[in-house]
Amino acid sequence: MNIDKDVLYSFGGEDKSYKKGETIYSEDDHALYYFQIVEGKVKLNSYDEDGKEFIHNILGKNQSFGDSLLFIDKYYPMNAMCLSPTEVIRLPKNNFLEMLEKHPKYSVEMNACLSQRLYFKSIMMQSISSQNPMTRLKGLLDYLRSYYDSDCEQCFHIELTRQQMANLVGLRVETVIRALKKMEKENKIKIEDRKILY
DNA sequence: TCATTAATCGAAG
DNA sequence: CTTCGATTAATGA
Repeated sequence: MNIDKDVLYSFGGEDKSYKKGETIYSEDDHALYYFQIVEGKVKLNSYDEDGKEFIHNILGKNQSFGDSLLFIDKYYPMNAMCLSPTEVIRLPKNNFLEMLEKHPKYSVEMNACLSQRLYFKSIMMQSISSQNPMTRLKGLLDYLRSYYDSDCEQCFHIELTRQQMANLVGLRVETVIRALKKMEKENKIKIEDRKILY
């Protein structure tokens, strides 16, 4: 979701900036705002009973988060933390809903945005249910490539650390490293200077 | 050069 | 597959 800044400001949007590693909101907090990233990266995560981190999604510039909970009265099911210094525009829930009423175009766009999230969840859920680590990673890679629509073969740069990839598919870093090496041998991906090309 | 963070590796469970 | 321990590479103060 990417709403025009002027529209956000006219409905009471305010600038907020966070440092790297800072938490924007935590699990169980009440969902009270719509957040749109102006600069930086944010991860949505949670921890299992053993303290192992699971990353639900990583968002960047011009993407929004926290919005899927504004339509229902629930608490956040995960945390939002900054992976880099981040600037966001924050809009209170009621102002956001009011904005949608006055700008039907964004209301429709919001549907597309939520669909995109659902699609991502479905893809990830299916690949994660696989026992094979390469299949899990392939699901993530396929989604990323389709989302950022790269046309050429093996030239799409995956801008995630191996640790982040591991936390997105529910595996350990070492397992990801070994699986990626195997995929490289099978020519499914390319690795240059530790950078992953798919 | 020292410190920090990510990536790797090998061995064992 | 995960866990542990140790090493190596890259980056920045």
